[in-house]
Amino acid sequence: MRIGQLAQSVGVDTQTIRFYERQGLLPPPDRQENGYRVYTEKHGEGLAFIRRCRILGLSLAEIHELQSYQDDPHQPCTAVNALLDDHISHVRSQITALQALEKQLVSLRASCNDDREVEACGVLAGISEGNMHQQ
Amino acid sequence: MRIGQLAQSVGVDTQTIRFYERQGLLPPPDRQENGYRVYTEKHGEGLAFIRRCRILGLSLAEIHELQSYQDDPHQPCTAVNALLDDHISHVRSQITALQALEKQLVSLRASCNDDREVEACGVLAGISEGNMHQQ
DNA sequence: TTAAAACTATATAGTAGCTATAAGGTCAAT
DNA sequence: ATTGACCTTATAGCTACTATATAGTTTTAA
Repeated sequence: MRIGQLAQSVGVDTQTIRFYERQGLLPPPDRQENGYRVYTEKHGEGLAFIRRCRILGLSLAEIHELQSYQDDPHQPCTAVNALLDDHISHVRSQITALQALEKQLVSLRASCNDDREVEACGVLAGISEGNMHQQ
Repeated sequence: MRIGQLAQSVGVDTQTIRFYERQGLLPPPDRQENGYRVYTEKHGEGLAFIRRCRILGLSLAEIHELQSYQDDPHQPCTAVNALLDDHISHVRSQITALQALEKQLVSLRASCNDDREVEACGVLAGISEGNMHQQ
C-alpha cells in the first residue's frame, strides 16, 4: 500500500501522513527501490487511531503519550484515564469561558442597532470605553 | 511615553506592541534621535482597544476591519453590528461543538475504570475500535 | 512509443498570535 | 568604567497542518 492509498482510505492528505511520520507519531515505513513508502495494515490502524484522537481534540503530544502506554500493555491504565479526565476538564473550562464570552458579546450587541453612524455605534463605544465585565 | 511604559500601562509585552505595529494595527509612532519609539495618549487608546477586542475573541483581521470603520465615522454602523453578529454565531457554534465533544469524551471515559491493564483499557479500546458517534 | 497525467519524493514557507532568543546600541547611576 | 535597565532589529519557535516548488517515477492513453 502506497501513501496515496493509505491517505484515501483514512481520509487524510498524504502530506499529513508524512508530517505524522516526521513528528514520530507514525513509524517510518519500508521503502520500495524507488524510495516510495510502503504501508501495512498496522500503519492504517495507527493512522486511524491518530485521526480519532484528533477528532476528540487531543493534541499530538497527548496522542504520543497514549501511544507510549500502548507500547507497554501490562501497565495499569490509570494514566490513560487521567489523561482523558484532564482533557475533559480542559474542554469543560473552554465551554465555560465561551459561554461567558457569549454573554458579554450579546450584551455588547444589545447596546446598538443598525440605524446609527459609526461615530455613535454602541458596540464600538462599548469596546472603546472598556465597560467590559470580567470573564 | 516609551514602549516599556506603554506596555506596562496596558499590560502587554513590548514585543506585542511592535508586533501590532508590524501588522498594521498600531500606527508607527515617532522616534527619538536614538531611534526609540515615542507614544502618545492616542496610541494608548488604540492599544487598549485592540486588547479589549482580543479579550472578546476577535481576530486581528476583524480588529483591522473595525479600525477601518472607525476611520470613516459617518458611515452607518451596520457592518460593525454584522461583524459582531458573525462573531457571536461563531462563538455559539464553538460552544455547540465543544458540548458534543464533552458528551463523547464522558461516554468514552465511562467505558473504563482505573483497575485495568492498558491492554484492556476501555478508553483505548473505544478509540481504537472507532465506535465513536458522529459530531 | 511517446507524451501526458497521476503519483511519489524532498525541502521550504505560510497560517494565527504571539513569545523567546540573540546580538547589539543607549542611558543613568555607581 | 561598568553595571543594569532600557531600547533596537532580526530570527526562530509554538500547533497542526496546508501549500508551494522542484524533481523523479509510474501509469495510462493516443
